[in-house]
Amino acid sequence: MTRTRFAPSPTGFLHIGNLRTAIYAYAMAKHDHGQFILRIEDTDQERYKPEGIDDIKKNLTTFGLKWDEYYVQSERKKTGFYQKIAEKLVSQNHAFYCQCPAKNAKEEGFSSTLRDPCRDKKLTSGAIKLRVPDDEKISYFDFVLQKEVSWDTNTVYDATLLKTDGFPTYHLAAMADDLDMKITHILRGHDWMPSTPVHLLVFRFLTGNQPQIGHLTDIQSPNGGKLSKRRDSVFCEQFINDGYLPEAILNFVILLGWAPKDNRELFTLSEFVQHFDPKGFQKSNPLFTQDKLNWLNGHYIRQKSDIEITQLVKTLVKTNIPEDKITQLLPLIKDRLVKITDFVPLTSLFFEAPPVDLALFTDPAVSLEHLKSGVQHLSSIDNWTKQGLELGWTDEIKARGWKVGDYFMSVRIAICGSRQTPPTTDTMLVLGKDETLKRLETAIQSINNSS
RNA sequence: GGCUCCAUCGUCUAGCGGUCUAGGACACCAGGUUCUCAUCCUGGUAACCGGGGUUCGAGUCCCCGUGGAGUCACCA
Repeated sequence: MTRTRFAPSPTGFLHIGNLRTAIYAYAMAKHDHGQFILRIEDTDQERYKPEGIDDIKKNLTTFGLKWDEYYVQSERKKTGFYQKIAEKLVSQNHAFYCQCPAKNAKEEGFSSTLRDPCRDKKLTSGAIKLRVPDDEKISYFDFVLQKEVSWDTNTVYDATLLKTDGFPTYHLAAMADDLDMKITHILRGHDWMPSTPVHLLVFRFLTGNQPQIGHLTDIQSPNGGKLSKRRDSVFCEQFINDGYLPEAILNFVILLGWAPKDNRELFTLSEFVQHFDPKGFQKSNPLFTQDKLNWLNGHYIRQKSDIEITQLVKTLVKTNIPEDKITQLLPLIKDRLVKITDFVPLTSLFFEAPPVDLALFTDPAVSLEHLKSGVQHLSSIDNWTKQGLELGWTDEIKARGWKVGDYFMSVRIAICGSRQTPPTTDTMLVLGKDETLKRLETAIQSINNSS
């Protein structure tokens, strides 16, 4: 039975890279009808952020990633679980106490020594560190890379397993938990690759059993290098608030580092679960460019009903527009929505008459004639419906020798204040007769005043 | 600098020795539909990092360069 876990640290908000790891781990487990476990790795007291856990749970939920089991490492620590394991390793001579002051990598530079000076001092208290054996080759098969990766233990340092504050480090906590929780596949970020030999040794000394391990690629900034929380948009919630649909974000992120044999691109979560194959993992780092996200978002928006989109607009946009009005407007702008939040700029013309911009008219004199004729045609109409509006209109236009496109462009600019709008007759229908005529008259006035 | 990973169109990728004059998607460009824009449809531009091998034959295997990435904490 496949059991995977998503094991984030609550040190900030869930970002797109975390989400992707979670999705892959989820799909891997569910593809085999196994379990997906959420484990909070809060063993770093200094970087702990209390709001982090809620953020993780909330986001996993909005993306439909349900966990079957839930653990918190700080809770497990209280039972002495990690402490006992660390002490047992010392008693077996696989680990040792150390009382050196904690190092700081940044200050140490590149020249930190691999073998700890305390390893043969036979101390009986302090931090506990792993006793790495000399002259061994240690290796594992990476199920993402689909190849064996190996190290010479002489290049591996005596990593700390238990800190002086009694908390385990990741090296101990995650491996002990993975074993204890019977995790079958460890899927984690590529940045863990260098400490894998440490973990391999921990597994060996603990039980000799070892889950399969796979290291995911890193999502990189469009400009190259690490995704920056300052420069790039990276947080899941931020995308949701910007008007991206969870299904679009999900689909986009799935494709960032994974592809099926047939190169299919559109996936819902359950479809992804069904088609998941670890051989589809990419080996090189993808760049986080959002073009395809935008396309996917538009695609998924267009698949939704107007009622569904109305609800999304309501929850995402602070607006007092009544629901039925939103629903009424949607058919006019649905094809133009890239993000749900685009609803606001696309519909503003329906609520407030845009200022007349004379510069938009290519030939104001001709447009003036168009508009006058428009007023004449429209004011006589009692049946303010699409059929009523359009009845005989184009014939009138053509009869006066005008191009239909030019004519409607004049009208469009007059009532919408833009050259890019929904179809003009549809717009007039929503606006109503009075408002439409009012805007036309205003535009006529403006042109007259300017000449 | 040591260790480790990676390398196909601008981007995401298919390809796992011959079917590759390298396929798809996004983006871009052009055309069509349309009263504009958008949607939609059709077409187009565009890539195997370099050099050596192995082989009858290499994008596909090996080696060396080069380039990119990660990491070197009592952080995860």
